[in-house]
Amino acid sequence: MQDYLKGLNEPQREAVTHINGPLMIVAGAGSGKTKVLTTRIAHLLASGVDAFNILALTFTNKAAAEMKERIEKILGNSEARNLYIGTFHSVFARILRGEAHRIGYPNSFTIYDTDDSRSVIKTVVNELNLDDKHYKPNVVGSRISSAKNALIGPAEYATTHYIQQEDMRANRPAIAQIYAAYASRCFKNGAMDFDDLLLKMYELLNTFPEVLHKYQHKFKYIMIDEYQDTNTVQYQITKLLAAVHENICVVGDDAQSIYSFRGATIENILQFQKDYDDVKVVKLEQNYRSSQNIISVANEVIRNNKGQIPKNLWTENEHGEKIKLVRTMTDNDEGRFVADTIQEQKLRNHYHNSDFAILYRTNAQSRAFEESLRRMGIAYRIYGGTSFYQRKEVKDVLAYLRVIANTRDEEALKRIINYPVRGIGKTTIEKCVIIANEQNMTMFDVLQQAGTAGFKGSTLESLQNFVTMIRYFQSLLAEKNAYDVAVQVGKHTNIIKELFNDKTTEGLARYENVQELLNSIKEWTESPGNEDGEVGDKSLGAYLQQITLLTDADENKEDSDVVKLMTIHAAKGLEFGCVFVGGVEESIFPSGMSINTREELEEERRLFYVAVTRAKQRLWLSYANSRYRFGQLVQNDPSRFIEEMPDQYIDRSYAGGGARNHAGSEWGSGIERMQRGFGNTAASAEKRYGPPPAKKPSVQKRPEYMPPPPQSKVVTHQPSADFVASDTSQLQAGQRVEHQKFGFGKIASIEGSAHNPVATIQFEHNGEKKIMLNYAKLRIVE
DNA sequence: ACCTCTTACGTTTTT
DNA sequence: CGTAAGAGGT
Repeated sequence: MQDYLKGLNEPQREAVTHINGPLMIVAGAGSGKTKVLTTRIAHLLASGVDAFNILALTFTNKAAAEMKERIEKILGNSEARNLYIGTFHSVFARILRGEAHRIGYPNSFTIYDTDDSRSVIKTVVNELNLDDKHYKPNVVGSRISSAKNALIGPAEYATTHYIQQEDMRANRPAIAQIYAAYASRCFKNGAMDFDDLLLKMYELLNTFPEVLHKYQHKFKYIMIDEYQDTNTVQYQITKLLAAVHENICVVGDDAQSIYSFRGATIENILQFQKDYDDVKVVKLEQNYRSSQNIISVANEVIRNNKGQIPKNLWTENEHGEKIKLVRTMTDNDEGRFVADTIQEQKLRNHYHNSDFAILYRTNAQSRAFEESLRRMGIAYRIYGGTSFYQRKEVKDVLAYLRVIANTRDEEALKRIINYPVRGIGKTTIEKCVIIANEQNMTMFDVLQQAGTAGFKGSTLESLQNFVTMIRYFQSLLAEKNAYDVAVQVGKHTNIIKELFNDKTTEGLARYENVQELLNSIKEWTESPGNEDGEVGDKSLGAYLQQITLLTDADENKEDSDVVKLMTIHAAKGLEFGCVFVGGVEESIFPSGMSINTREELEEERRLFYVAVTRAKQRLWLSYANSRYRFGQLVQNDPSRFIEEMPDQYIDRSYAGGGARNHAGSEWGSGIERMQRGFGNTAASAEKRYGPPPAKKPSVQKRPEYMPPPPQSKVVTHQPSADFVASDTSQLQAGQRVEHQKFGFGKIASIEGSAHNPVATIQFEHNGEKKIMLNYAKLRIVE
């Protein structure tokens, strides 16, 4: 038997060794799904399948990168490089780069991110003389997006009865019109939004039999990860691709389907067996990740959902600790509790920062955690905030590159035509847009013929100079790589000099961000393969396309030891030793937006299931009595999901049991006393640590905080095995105590008020420290 | 044309 | 509460 088959359990081996014909792997949380996927690919290769004939689709670049890495490890050679592994979006973008001309797009088409897309919608709404207060870009955009994901084009949208009824009911009858205008504008701009990458791929396969044939025979073996999260377009595409060989292997867990808002339909996995004859089904039910208590709770909660694929997740792991339920007074207390507990766990159980994750339902919840961690001096990183590439100054430079690669990109063109200021004012730009629309030309075409278009004098000169400049940049493309062109842009346009001369803090940060962008382009240019493992394509177009599909969660910068903060969505597929789930409250989790139908609620429950099953050893669920929302203090009940967890697995000692408010308030006030004592307010924290990263972005690509090195080196102390915090209310000078971190010491004096006593302690190895007795955990030795 | 102040609005979740 | 877009002033 081949080496790689060792260490697989029976169902895993069954899945790995099934080569031909449709296969569905129902993989429970933590059941070794990635292991099976990667081993299966290795097995395919060992069985003589050519790497070039294998396609593996994932939802995140991170998952793709991990798979590739693990396959390389198993194979021990560079054959993995020839595999087509990537996200739906990046793989299709790559294919479309070669085929786009067939459907009227330039091969260096632009990819619009959500911001670009919203901006186009806004333009279109205004051009149609509709009220943009009523037709809000976000609302319209998500309608259009759902339509695209369901393979409904503008024409069908306008004629489909129930859709029109919905729009009429919402008093937005013109969405169909906007959709049509938006689609044709994107086309005119030579741009595809995220949904188009799927939609156009489908159109391509559906319209051109020779293209379909080509990829059907190229991808003889197809694997799809997270199949429960596929939407209609993705489903149809993979069905088309797999139609000839039917060597399609889908992996998923219906209990972890959490992307219906993006058009994912759980039906795809539930119905898979009906799509093909002779579907082999393998269930992976043994969990290798979590403790028994965690698995039991997860199973019990998810049981409240109807209509699942029956399965029984089990584990041989130990029972582990009970799940700790935590109630605090406010959201800030919640943050403090978490930061404090992390500190404590690090000391008590020898965890590292990287063993902890703080998960939440909405991004906005990160703030309270962030502040507390910062105060405690705990290094952390937030995943999924505003990405580096969305910063204005970065987008400006990228806009130049976009225009150079694709002059049809009107969004980018409007962004840079008068940046830096070159005397092309608002009126001129509007005139250009109008002419372009009337003559059905691109805006850049208008600029090229500015003279015939009726522009005169200095305006004409400015326009002509602009065109000449862009042309110059384009001419560089022939011999220079993306980095050299970008540098030329920075120099020639004076952008770099301008930012450099801005000596304000923000100006400095902007300058550094642009430098950072240039560095990243350079890095990309010099790296051997891009994210698809594709060798060679180092063109500007390729760079721009992959940049747009990059999320900040993708950079695998695992080197630094930090606590990770992210939404539960972002945490899917990951695992952590210790997990805190914050805001387990009604109207947050489940979200107030998702409690109107059974389907919505069940998805929230699946999300809860995902959150719980991220934890390997320890899990805390916290909820606050009241928290700030829209600047107002609101009160939420504990989440209904808490009631669904059987008592036997739960430790409620932090939730206050009967006297809940009492316990909560004591916690809160104790912490507050501590802060007053240290003068440790947000303001003083800023003095010590600098302003929070959210406010002052520097060169960092995403929020990341490393605490300053300690002023005096602390001699680390291993707490005694029997360490128990003593009652310190009667503590007197001269007594000997043990501190968790500073070790043994002698009380020199006790000061402070009665409710806020401060002890000055002479430690044996760490010198003199002032310790807040209300807070610190001290063991009285004698 | 640019900067500052005010107001309005928003919180699901992401490629 | 915090940000983003509009208004109004210089």
